[in-house]
Amino acid sequence: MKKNIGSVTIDHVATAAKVSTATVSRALNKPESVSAELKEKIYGVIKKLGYIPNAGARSLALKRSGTIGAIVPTLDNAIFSQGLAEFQKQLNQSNHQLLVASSNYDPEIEANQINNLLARGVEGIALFGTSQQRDALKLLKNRGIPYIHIGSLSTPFNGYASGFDNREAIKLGVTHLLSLGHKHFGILAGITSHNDRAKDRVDGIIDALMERKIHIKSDVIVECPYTLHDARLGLKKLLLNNPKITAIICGQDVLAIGALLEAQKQGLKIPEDLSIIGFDDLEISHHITPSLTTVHIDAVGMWAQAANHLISQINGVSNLPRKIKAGVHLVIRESSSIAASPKMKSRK
Amino acid sequence: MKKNIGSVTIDHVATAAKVSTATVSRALNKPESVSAELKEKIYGVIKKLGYIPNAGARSLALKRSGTIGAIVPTLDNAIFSQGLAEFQKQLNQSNHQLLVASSNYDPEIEANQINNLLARGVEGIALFGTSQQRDALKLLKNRGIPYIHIGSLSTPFNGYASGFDNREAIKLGVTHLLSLGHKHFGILAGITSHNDRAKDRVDGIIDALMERKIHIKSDVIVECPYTLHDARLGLKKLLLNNPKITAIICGQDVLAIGALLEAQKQGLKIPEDLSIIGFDDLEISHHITPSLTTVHIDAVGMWAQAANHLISQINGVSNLPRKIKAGVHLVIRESSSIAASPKMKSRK
DNA sequence: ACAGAAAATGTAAGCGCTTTCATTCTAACC
DNA sequence: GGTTAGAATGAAAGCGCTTACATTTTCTGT
Repeated sequence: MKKNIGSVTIDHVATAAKVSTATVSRALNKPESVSAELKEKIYGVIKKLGYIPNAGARSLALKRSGTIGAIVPTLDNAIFSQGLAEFQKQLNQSNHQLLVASSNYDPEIEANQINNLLARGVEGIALFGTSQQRDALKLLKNRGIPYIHIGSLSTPFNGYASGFDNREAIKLGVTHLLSLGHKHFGILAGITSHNDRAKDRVDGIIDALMERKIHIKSDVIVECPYTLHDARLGLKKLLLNNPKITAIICGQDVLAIGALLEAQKQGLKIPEDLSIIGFDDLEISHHITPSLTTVHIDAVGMWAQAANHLISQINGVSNLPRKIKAGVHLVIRESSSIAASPKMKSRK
Repeated sequence: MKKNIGSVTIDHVATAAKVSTATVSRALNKPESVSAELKEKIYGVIKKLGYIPNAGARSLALKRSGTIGAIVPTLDNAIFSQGLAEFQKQLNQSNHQLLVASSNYDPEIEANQINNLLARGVEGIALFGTSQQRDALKLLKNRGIPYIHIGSLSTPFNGYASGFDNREAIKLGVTHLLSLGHKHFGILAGITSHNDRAKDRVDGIIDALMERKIHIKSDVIVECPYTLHDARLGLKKLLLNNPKITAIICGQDVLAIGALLEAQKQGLKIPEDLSIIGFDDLEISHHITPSLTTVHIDAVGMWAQAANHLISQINGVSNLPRKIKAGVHLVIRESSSIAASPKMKSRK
């Protein structure tokens, strides 16, 4: 019963059904051009033999693979995994397959992954952010492979993008904090090197603060990886060096949650002693106590739009929009409130 | 400058370097068999032309793809995304590429994805759990494609597995609760249909309880999807119908966190009023307040072992172990304590 | 300097599929 | 009934790659 690996080919099917391979191929890809009886016989044989067409051979002959690639920094963050799920859903609706790759925030790896996807014959690529290597992007351009940036709008080479302006988006949160009377801020940012979103958010924060003439010293900005553990370390450092801080602005919800948990651990009351705001609006941000004030991003819409745009590109639709703006709005919840007056604060 | 899609082939390289395609191929795959000067020239041309070998054609000729597939229920749960990251890391070390697919807990979709991966020529497949369709598994067997189950040990067809006994594992938690004097339990389980792990855990709980002569009514078991939202709903229902409950056993940490958050929202003190235990030990379980007592699974090791086992299978290593047990142990943290005596409890 | 072995390179077939073109069959028309 | 348009099928080339085998070049030892 054991067959040689991958043994059942279209030839076997053709032979068993006593037809030519052309007819088998047609029965599969253009059923209306094959007589009913033959089709039935062929389908029967296929089922019996367990024939699965070889995708590689197919795309070789077709010069199309029906496959689209996506490269995200990591799978290990709900914001990406959820986005990918939506992306895949959209692609499936137009009969495309998704190939996922992750870059671990490393442009070098990302460039490799682009090559990889290209080698696999993807017809289009979704790239998270805009920090990829220029060469890699140029490669795509030269090959005429459609691609789209996701999550940012400031694209190199005037590329397409489905995203939002991270600088403006985070200002929503900062403005909110300012209007609550906060003057002393701590910033918990993601690692900004090779990460345009993280960088833009920090810039946006500084910008918004500048507009109100609030200058910040570099030691109120701490960068850390997107983990709870690092976020807690970050907050500790922030608070230790800058006791006057009344509000923490975080570059991502994971950081905000970590900060919140650590602050509570230290006996601080949120938001009475310390206001904390996040970015992205993960599921848990809504549920945690106190619930997190954060900037909500319509990630689902963003990925869905990206998928459709990519497919349109592949189909050669012209006059496609350069930038697609995703919905962004501030969600005010419980983790932010009026700035505590210094005397009221009871910090160890 | 724009070239036809995917235009640069080995022929172009060969022509430009004035050698045969065979030499180009060798320069790439068996460099020691090509003279230094030719190699240099060829690499130069490759770089200049931006040649990327077509993976489909390659695996067609080679009858090997260097690719391994993995199917997980969903990307949207840290336990899977982290596992995959580790899996990929291991595969890369032996020069294999990972193809990820998700089934959304649907055996039908899973079977499709298996076909899909097969069509792409994967040389091995990692399957999460053991609830896949028998036919799909039989297909793999017949084709001689190596595969391994992950996360469970009770495999159909005597297949290979890297995992642990979910029934036994969760008993660790139940026993702990029993030893604390708890008598009235609520169970927050995952959806058990098509999910052997969820089912096994429920069975394990019931088992452990039976051993102590504690019989449970069906309405202390609530099944819900692995989201915080559903977990909270679930806990509400549990508490409403069964006011005497002093401990909640959850099938996964996400459920436990949701339950914890909801209980706190209702004014319950954890663990004084209610003990809660989880399963899997996610990062946040350690950080949340109170930190979560849970069953820790060595997911990293489990996936790493699976990767290596799969590669060994592919390499034809014989006498491979049938089951690889992953490390499992109870982590007692703050969310569990002595059962409150009824009178002390102050529930609305 | 030369035979023979070893190393380097080329030729061409074949991997599994699709599709153009040619061929055969069917049915419709006058 | 004889043509012929149209439908159904088949033969074979070609997609980009690897590799067995054939051929050429280079090196050894004497």
